[in-house]
Amino acid sequence: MLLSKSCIYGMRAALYLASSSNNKYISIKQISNDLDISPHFLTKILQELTRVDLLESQKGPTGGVRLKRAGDEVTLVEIVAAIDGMDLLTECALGLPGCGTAKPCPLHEQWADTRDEIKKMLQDTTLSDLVRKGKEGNLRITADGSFDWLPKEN
Amino acid sequence: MLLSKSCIYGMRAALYLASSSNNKYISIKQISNDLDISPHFLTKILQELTRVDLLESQKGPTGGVRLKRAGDEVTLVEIVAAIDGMDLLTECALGLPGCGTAKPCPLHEQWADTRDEIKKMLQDTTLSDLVRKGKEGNLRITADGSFDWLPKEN
DNA sequence: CATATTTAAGACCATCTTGTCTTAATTATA
DNA sequence: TATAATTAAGACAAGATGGTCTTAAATATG
Ligand code: FES
Ligand code: FES
Repeated sequence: MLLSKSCIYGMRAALYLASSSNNKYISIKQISNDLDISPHFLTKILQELTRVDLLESQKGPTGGVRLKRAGDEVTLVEIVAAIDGMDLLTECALGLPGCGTAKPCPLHEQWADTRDEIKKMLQDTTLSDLVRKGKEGNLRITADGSFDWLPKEN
Repeated sequence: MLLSKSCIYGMRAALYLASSSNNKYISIKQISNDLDISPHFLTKILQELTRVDLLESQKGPTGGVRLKRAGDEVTLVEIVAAIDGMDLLTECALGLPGCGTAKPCPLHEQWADTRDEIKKMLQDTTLSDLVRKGKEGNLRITADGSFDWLPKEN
């Protein structure tokens, strides 16, 4: 798998938050309900994103989480880096230590190119890009397509 | 991680076998020694490659494993498919079921492109390609670079 | 035929990821 | 201030992956 489940959940939650026009706090419970993700598990993941300042949180009633920066300034690679780390984008495809330094492996040339494509894709895509696309095409971020990109004004 | 450890080990062993000019049986013990991989674990992996007819094996003294087809006719994607399956090359980046069919996810466009790059790379690269490159550049397929692409004529 | 060597098969354990649960700390609101 | 709602923190369980070990089956060789 390219990305861990934690990372995928984190991305989907970030998209959810970026789709909220007014940047109010939204409870993790609501997110987990709407995206059909285990609430406790999602809490742990979003705590990590809060720790690295991608989100900010508030406790208590009316509390929740929200993006700390505008959605068009957050790229996917930041979420991947926060949760899965940069290993995918730096390591040897054959698992050998120190990709690129000194002797590379025979796959290095091909993999370095491919890896750059992945990296570029993650670096060039912002949350807002995906939200825009999602709203226009009514695309899904849940298994059953239940999430409908409603502007959340509550 | 892009590929599982099993898959990486299988690839490195396949490269090892493809580097042997005369296509004699080579014992898994020797491979595991030269590539510094746990012999029992490697045995299990190579059994899988034998099961799908990428390798053939013989028991007993002078036995071992060897490529069933010529190295220039075996592409990396076959090894990946045999060990990790095709999930990486068919599934949704956000983990949603049925990528591409019906409603895609917002990442689909970008991911489908990137995924095709990975697929193309794996499909276009043969074991012989990598062996040639490895021999020319004296590249490594072990952590410490101890494997030296000697023609094995024993 | 007896023996040693090798792969085949599968039980078993360790480690990592995923997911659940409990408790504590914080905070809006009546 | 008391209460309820919420995030924070971390223990714990379940499942997947990685890795070890034992036994069986096959086979070359003396
Ligand atoms: S050294 Fe193997 S991919 Fe760079
Ligand atoms: S539907 Fe998500 S990547 Fe294709």
